[in-house]
Amino acid sequence: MRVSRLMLVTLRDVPADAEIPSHQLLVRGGFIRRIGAGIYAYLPMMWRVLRKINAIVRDELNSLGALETLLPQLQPADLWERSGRWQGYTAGEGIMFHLEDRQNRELGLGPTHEEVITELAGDLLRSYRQLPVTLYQIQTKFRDEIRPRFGLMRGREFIMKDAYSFHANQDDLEATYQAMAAAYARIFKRCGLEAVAVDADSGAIGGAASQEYMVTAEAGEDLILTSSDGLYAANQEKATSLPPLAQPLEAGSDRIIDTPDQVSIEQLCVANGLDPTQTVKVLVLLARLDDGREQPTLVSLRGDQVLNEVKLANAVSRSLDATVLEISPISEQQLRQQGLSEFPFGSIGPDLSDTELRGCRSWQSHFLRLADATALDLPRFVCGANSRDQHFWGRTWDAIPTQIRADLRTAHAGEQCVHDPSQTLSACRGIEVGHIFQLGRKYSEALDARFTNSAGQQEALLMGCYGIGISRLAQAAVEQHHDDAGICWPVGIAPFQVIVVIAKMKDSNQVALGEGLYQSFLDAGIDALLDDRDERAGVKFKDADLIGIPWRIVVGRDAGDGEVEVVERSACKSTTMDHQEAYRQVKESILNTLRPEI
RNA sequence: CGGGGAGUGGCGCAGUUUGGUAGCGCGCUUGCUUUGGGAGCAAGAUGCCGCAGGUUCGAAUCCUGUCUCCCCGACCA
Repeated sequence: MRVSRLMLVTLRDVPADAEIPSHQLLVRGGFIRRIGAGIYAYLPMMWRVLRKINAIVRDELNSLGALETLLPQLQPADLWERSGRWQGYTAGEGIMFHLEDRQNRELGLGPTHEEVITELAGDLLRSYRQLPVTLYQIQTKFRDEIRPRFGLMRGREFIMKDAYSFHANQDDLEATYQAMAAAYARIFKRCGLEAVAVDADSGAIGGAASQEYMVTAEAGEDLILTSSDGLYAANQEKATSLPPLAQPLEAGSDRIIDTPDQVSIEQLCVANGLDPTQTVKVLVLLARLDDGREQPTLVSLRGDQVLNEVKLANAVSRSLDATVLEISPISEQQLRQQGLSEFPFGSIGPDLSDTELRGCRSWQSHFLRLADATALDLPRFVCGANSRDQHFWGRTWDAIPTQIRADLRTAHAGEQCVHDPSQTLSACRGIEVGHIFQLGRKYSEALDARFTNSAGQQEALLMGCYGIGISRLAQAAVEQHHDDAGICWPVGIAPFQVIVVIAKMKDSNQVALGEGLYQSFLDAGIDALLDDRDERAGVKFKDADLIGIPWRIVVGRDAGDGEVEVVERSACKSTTMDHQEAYRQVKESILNTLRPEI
């Protein structure tokens, strides 16, 4: 491709709405343009990058025997009602774009495809003899994100590869899951990405085992905790660690103490010479569930610990056998709306009585009581006395209503690892580009997708699902590979692998040599770009740096002697050599990088 | 959803306080000079100042409404 014909429009100024480097560079380099909030056009060079990524993904998945397919984006609501996700995805999170057609039928724009694929599988897969099967598609997904941002990183319309596997037994599911994990590792490597697999929460998709693939980068939206020995890595949403040891509460008479204006753990500890680990704090929250219930919830944590909302939502969902749509602190205004009197906020203990809820309008009339192990393991502690400005010193769990024990605390960097206490956790940020799940029978049971097993019995299909954010991956690659001058595309996904820059178009020697080199690369099957614009050399160099083509060959002053300059973009390393040698070296390097693992 | 900010040529911005009919840099067009790291000079083109109402002799500017976009938050009593 000739740059003069490429519709290359580069920007010198940083676009005002772009915050992070990858977003700025993709816009400046003429890769993407914003059409609306979270909606982007992929310009021709970007589309080349995306197609390269797609090709790698297809290659690896096809080699596993997965079958490519294409499913509808417009999906009937009743399919989602049967899986129980319509409420959660529309009214709850509101993440699904939905609409009514002219017959007043409700439809959703697919944010994911479990429902459709499970329906199909139930129809088509009737016998264990057909299993296992893995289907995948690469397609645009729609999600009405609460807050789209960072360009392609969190868009409302984005390209995703999603795969679904179907199995007759758990061993088979695990085998495919492992094979998929291995394929993912190869995909990210071939895309030139530094990615780490971490234990993850399975979130709204549901299911058991799940791992996320994170591209490490400063701008990442997720916090990852890893052990120094490399044996443990998890998203902070899911991570576990050993909590610091608690200080024993010195023996002494149990009593009520006055604690005026001591409404936070910090104030309480400062005023009474306590360590936070000697206290229990109680959060009063309201959980809204997908079956319409509004469940008042008391959560007890050791005073020094921080609530992990994801763990909490999962624990509440498990305890009540319904999906949590939202959990938030109860406000005084909400209490008034329920016709309840004020709670003793700041002095609440785990034994706050259910009578406090008597006569409420729409809430459940009893508390769901959950406690983190750090709190339950304290033999004696200080907590609120359920009476304003008073705390209980030397409380024990004996006289307190039964608590549901759960891991509810947030793990932090610096804490000891569960698998090996001599290791500590450290933190880094990451961009989630892939996620694999063992779904189990969640969707197949809901949608009645059954097969006949070898014993002649009807059984729900076991499922796995596996996603890669293609467009997000492309931007993550830029986030991981750029410098002050622009993008440094990894060779595997670069829109072009080499750019031949003719420094001065009026010099016929340069033009002839440049054209020859360009043609040679094309003949070798390499994606080459020829900068044939009648621009000053400086402009061409700046543009080449910005758009990040991995190899650049400058045909300039020494063209008369057959000498050219070879520049490796990522290393900013420049060498002058004979043009034939330059061609040979660059070609070899590109072809070797594209087939690394052999 | 709550809070903040912004909509002026393709991009980045000034002008709005104090109303008088629109400007700068980059980009674009033409010409000359330049020619290895975003050139110089000269001459041009490009605006329903987000949209709709209102006030006024007169509105980018004041008032009302509305739409859109960006940022922060969604929270530990």
